[in-house]
Amino acid sequence: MSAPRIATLLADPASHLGSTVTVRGWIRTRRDSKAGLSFLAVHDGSCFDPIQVVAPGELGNYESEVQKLTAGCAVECTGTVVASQGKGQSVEIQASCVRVVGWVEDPDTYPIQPKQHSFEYLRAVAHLRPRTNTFGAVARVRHCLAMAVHRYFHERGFFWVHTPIITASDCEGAGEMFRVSTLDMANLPRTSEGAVDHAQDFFGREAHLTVSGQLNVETYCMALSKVYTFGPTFRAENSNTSRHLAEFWMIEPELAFADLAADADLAEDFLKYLFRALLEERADDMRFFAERIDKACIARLEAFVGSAFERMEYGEAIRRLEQAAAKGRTFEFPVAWGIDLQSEHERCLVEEIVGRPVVVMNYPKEIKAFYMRLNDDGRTVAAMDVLAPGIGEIIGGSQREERLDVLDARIAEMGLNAPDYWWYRDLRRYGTVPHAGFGLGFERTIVYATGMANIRDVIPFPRTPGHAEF
RNA sequence: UCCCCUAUAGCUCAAUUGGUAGAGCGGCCGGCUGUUAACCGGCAGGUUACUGGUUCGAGUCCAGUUGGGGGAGCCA
Repeated sequence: MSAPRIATLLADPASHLGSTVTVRGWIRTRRDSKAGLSFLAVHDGSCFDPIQVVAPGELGNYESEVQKLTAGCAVECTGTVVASQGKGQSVEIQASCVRVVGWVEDPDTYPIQPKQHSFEYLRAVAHLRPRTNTFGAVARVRHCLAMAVHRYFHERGFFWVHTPIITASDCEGAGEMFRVSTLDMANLPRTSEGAVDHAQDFFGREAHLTVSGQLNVETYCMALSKVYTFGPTFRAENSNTSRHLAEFWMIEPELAFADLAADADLAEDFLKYLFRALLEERADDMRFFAERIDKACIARLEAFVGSAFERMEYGEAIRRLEQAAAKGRTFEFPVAWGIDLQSEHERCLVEEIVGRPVVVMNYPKEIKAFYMRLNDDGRTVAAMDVLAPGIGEIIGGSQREERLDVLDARIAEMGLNAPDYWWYRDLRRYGTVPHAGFGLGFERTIVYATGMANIRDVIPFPRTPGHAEF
């Protein structure tokens, strides 16, 4: 007797016919037949579908237990795999034993009912929401994409680098940071000038949660050539939108001996690989998203993997937007060379002007970070954003400034303190090479792929301003 | 942080110009059926988020508080 996961059973039902198996999982629904049997939909999370267990009235605990099963009860069912007499499933389990492993103590108030709940409500029961169709599917899709990320890089000779979660350098510059401290907040040590004495803190200096692993991963790029990070990232910004989290996961590859064009090629190839893997490996869950969440999601992914990304200079993007404005397209923020593209501009460009993913390249240096490589025109940097229909910016990347004198000039120009960047500058002093990389928000990728409307519903336990329960 | 919307049964939602708080699902009881988020009948389930105000009378109008959502900015 074997105890296969339901996914294993349903992947090849024919080969299990006639064999005795045990399935373990949770009851989704129970339907009784007074003819003397009950139908149990048992789900173990291994795939989208539950399996139907037919519990005959002859079972010793039929009246005492089987007929009292409600949604959420944990059971262990042993029986024979048989072809189903009913419609809706090819096989089912004719049970010889249904053992109740865990009861639902109060079925009347069990939060997850076999019906449609609002996502807002399910966020309030985040510990139980993975038992629903939607959140089970999201969890499997998330896993599938995470594994595809590692597989993609591994197969191409990239090494996964575990950049630190806690950083004592304040030079990442990507956003507001969470402080990490063991000081007694009710009794802070002070310097003679009255300032908080961080020398007495755990690290002997101020420390924060990372906002990006990029600067750290560049050091390993200058030794291992092809590297990437994939881990949690933290932003203490008071962002209250369906696209922002205070804790999210980010993927940041870094490629040595590479320019911006190679970076854009990598971004395109990588995203297509992820979505191809998803379409192949989680067809069951994607079918559900297409049915219940976002009708267009499968077609969108198929179009995404099937069409070449448009590549467009920033200056060209501005010209195209200005043309649209001249034809009557109105923008809340006026378009002119030098502006950073607003959400409305990105949407117009991708959805109305081009109609497929666009890589916008070479932005004005004033609106981009200090580490991006200065172009020969002296006024743009080798930065790129990948914009996708329906979501906007999904990837931000750049070729990094590898020339020490130019980097120092940029650091000074932006009012930053060069000594703070001493180890980052060392990379330019010792065997510097052109290199490039990008950052991909993992949750935004899942949002894009599934059509889920809110980023808080594609991470198990979302952290947003004012919310860190669970 | 700013703007807008919103809060009614365990859940999803109704409730006319301010006039007796309802339904579906879920639960419980019964019926029926190899059923498919089954179906039929019955029962239980409410301080209408909170605080105050207007009114003969407030779920409904007003103010504040709290929670939730959407949009903007910031960004991934």
